[in-house]
Amino acid sequence: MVSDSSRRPTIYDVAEHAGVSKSLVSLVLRGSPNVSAKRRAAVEAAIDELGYTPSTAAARLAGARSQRLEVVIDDYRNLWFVDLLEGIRQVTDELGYHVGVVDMHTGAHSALNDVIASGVEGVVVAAELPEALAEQVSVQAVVAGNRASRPPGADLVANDDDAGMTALMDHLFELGHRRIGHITATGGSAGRRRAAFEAAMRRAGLTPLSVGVDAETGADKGFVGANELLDAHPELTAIVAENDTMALGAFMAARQRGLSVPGDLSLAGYDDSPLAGPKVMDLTTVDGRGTELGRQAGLALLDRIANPDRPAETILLPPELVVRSSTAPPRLD
Amino acid sequence: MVSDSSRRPTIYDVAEHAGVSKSLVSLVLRGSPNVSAKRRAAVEAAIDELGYTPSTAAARLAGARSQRLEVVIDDYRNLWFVDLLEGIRQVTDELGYHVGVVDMHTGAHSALNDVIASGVEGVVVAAELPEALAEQVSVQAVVAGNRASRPPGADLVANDDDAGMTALMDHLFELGHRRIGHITATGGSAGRRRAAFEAAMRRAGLTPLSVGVDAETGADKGFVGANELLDAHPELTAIVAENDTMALGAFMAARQRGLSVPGDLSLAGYDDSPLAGPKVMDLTTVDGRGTELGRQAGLALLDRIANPDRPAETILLPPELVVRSSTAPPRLD
DNA sequence: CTGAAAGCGCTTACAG
DNA sequence: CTGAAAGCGCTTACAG
Repeated sequence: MVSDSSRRPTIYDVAEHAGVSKSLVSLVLRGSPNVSAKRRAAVEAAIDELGYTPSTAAARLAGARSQRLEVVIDDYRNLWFVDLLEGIRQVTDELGYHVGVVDMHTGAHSALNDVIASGVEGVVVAAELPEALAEQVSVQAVVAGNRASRPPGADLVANDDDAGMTALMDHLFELGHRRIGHITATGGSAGRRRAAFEAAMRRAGLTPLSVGVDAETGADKGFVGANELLDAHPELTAIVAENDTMALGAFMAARQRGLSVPGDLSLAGYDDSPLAGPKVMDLTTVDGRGTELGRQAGLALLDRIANPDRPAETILLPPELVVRSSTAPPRLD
Repeated sequence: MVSDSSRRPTIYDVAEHAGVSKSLVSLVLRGSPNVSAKRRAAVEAAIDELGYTPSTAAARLAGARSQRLEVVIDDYRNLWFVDLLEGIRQVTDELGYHVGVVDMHTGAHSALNDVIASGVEGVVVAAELPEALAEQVSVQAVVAGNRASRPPGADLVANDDDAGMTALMDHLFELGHRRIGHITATGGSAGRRRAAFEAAMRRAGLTPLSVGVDAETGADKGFVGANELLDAHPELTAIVAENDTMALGAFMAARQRGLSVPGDLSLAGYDDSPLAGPKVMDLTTVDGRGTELGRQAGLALLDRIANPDRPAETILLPPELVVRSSTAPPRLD
């Protein structure tokens, strides 16, 4: 129960209430083993009765670790980070860390600095940071995903986008597709996937065809991209989108044009998001293994916090092709 | 530039570097007008050269306000909160507030308490809090959206779900639909919408038909719900989903069954999310006016922080029906 | 406008 | 195990 005193209780109040010293209260709070059971119980009872909660500001100022980590993302709308976050928490929760999320909205420059200044022990950067901002990150950092820039000394934990896109293209080639369009976007991952798409097309003796130069990757951008591709190249038999969300837009564009998927047009995405599942688009895609990525990123960050001078490492996770019903052999003309 | 001294600079260092007192540095930091231009410039130069950033822990302990607000959400996957957040920021950014987001993941009990203990000035609750947790919220609070429980003394800013659903049902009735199914979920908003759906059906002399009792509202749940409805009632001419995301699942279920939208089946959602836009589903839906809701919630919270003893208020925003191509008159049998 | 002083609520050694 | 002491880096009066 919260007491109704006008002043928030402190360890002094708890100590007095429990009949012990302030130091002992601090020891109990910090879970020290050198406290007798009865005294511990007395302190805990006092904490309960007074409704005491420690002042994090005072604790931090006195040198306690904040036990806070932050995941830096571009935009909440891009759900890529959700699995990542879950993976990070899987390895940090049991150590008592609180993991928050900061988005790079307008005014983010100061937002990120605020968060760092507020005393987090480390950040997982799952966003495209402007170079100048990346250089200013003054806490332990791990970059998740392929990014154009990264904080100095940060580890990198990413998917091998090149391998993922190559596997996807091999799948389409094996089905017999040759006339394949790509909807892309700006950013580190998109750039690598586009490069891999183009390389695969060239290896197959084909001319790469990509549209889209926007930073945003919403379904509406996929819709516009697909229409652009199909207007200029009605002969396409397959479209590969930068991610599943854009694939949804492409799906809707195909529908509006009266093209069935996969009968008239095969469609593939990337990420294996919930949208790609059998109960939604049933989309062929590439599983970025976000949860595992998060676990690796979390472990790397914890290790880096414990061992700040360790040289930066790069961990590349092989992604996994997920074949579903949205891709099929092209119709014979 | 960040200096490479082993110790983080403090106001003492800044004061010495600038040749002024520590108090003056504090005044400059806090933007006091009672500082001469030349001294201000000297302090600012020193701050720059030393790479000084204030210790928020020390400032908070000494009594400075944290200037931090948090939006409490259920799950990042439900993008309802994104517009809300934007609206909140529209009214709080200029006052220098940092607005973060906390999700109610596993272990959220302590997560929310951690966040509150860390000194936020107020929270916007956009989540279904367990009763016990809601009672523990010990900072200024505003509830956004219709919720089953709410913190004591909190304002409520919500859509009039009843009016929104009623307008949507009137639209379907006017088109000529009589055999209408509803896909619902648990939670405050869902409950109100379902009640309004059922009331509208009864007023029209019809028997209400609802499926779904899950707390989750993903597209896959909409898929399952639509199949359940159509398996039992193939005669349905329209389906209304709890939200746009579930409507997407229903859309995909219809497609898999060979039902065209809106030819064979009219479909409506709720929220006017990006998925409902003309370049994606082109879905008839109800605009929850999330940004405006956020603005109102932000203003209410700021007012409550300035005036903590003000009695709780309720602000109900009228939602807006958005008619798109997914609803049409039923096919004549 | 300035400077010395007190204090916010903790944690960390340190002597008992 | 305990208790008194110092100090973390600020802000807030307060006397100049």
